[in-house]
Amino acid sequence: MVIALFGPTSVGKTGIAISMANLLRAQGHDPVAVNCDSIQIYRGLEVISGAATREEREQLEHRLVGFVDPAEEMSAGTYAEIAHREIDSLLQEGKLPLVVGGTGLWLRAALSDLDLRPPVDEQLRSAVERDLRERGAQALHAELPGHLSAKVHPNDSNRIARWTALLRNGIEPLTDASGMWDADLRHPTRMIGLIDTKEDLARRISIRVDEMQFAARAEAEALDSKGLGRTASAAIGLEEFRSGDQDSIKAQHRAYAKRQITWMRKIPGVELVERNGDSDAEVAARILQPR
RNA sequence: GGCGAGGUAGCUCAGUUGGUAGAGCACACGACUGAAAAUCGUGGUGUCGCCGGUUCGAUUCCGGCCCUCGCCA
Repeated sequence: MVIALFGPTSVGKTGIAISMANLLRAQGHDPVAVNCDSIQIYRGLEVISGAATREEREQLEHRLVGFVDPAEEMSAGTYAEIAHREIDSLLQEGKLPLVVGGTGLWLRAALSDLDLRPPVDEQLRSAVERDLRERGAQALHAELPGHLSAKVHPNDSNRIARWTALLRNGIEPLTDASGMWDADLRHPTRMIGLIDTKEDLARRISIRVDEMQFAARAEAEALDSKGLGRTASAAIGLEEFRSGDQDSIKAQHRAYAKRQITWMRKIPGVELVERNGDSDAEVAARILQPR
């Protein structure tokens, strides 16, 4: 049995997971959190990404947090392998994995066997990126074979780049994402989706960004931005915490939260749980009460 | 007080040689298969500072007023 805890940024996933862990222990379980957030994996980005703090980790062991050098690149595929190993070994030890995080694709990657295409050769990929910069997404889009170009928007630069790189590597891209939304998971899983009202979530985001601003700024300044890999450098706020543009960070988090909510509503079998302004302990109790 | 610049979407601004307006961001909804805190799609934003004048018609031209910023006193 696996429990997955998903929801938009700032909704309180970590705190609720800790409260759930306390209740689960009382029931004789041995819960361990497994992170599925694509930024919290990086060392030195824990504050900016809102990863579980040392105190929080003392209350609940968290795996796959802050364990990757931010100069390294990570991918959903690599993460999936690591997460599968982690979850499988926890289950083998008789523990209860709590998969917690806000990256929808990575949650799916942790829990299912995604039919991912392989990574492409590094040099080939950077050649495609150069093409993209010099000639634009539309030019590359125009070069895709018809059955593919119809499946991706001419402005969708990332997808066009990936498909182009795959084709140049002799691999047919996967255009049908329906497998993402079926119910096939590797283990029996209780899927919890946390929701909050728009206003409360915006308030939580605002408070959280303000609270982290000084530590986050120090963290951003400590990172050698030139040494940041392309995946870690996608973290919201790296630039803005330095310049002090809190409003921009909050707006980006609100937009991100919206994308997460859109994703969450589509997850098959998800049990949506409202915060309703309750404490972490109250929400945790509601999730775990006998049904 | 004088001179100058400006007041247009929630914000920053573009524009209309006179026919009641448009970008980015924000906001709402959605897509998503090895970059996913990424990338992308769709949508509406509105007394065009106020009051008059000219005109078939003024956000646009003219006059007055109010406000903001800068320089000078």
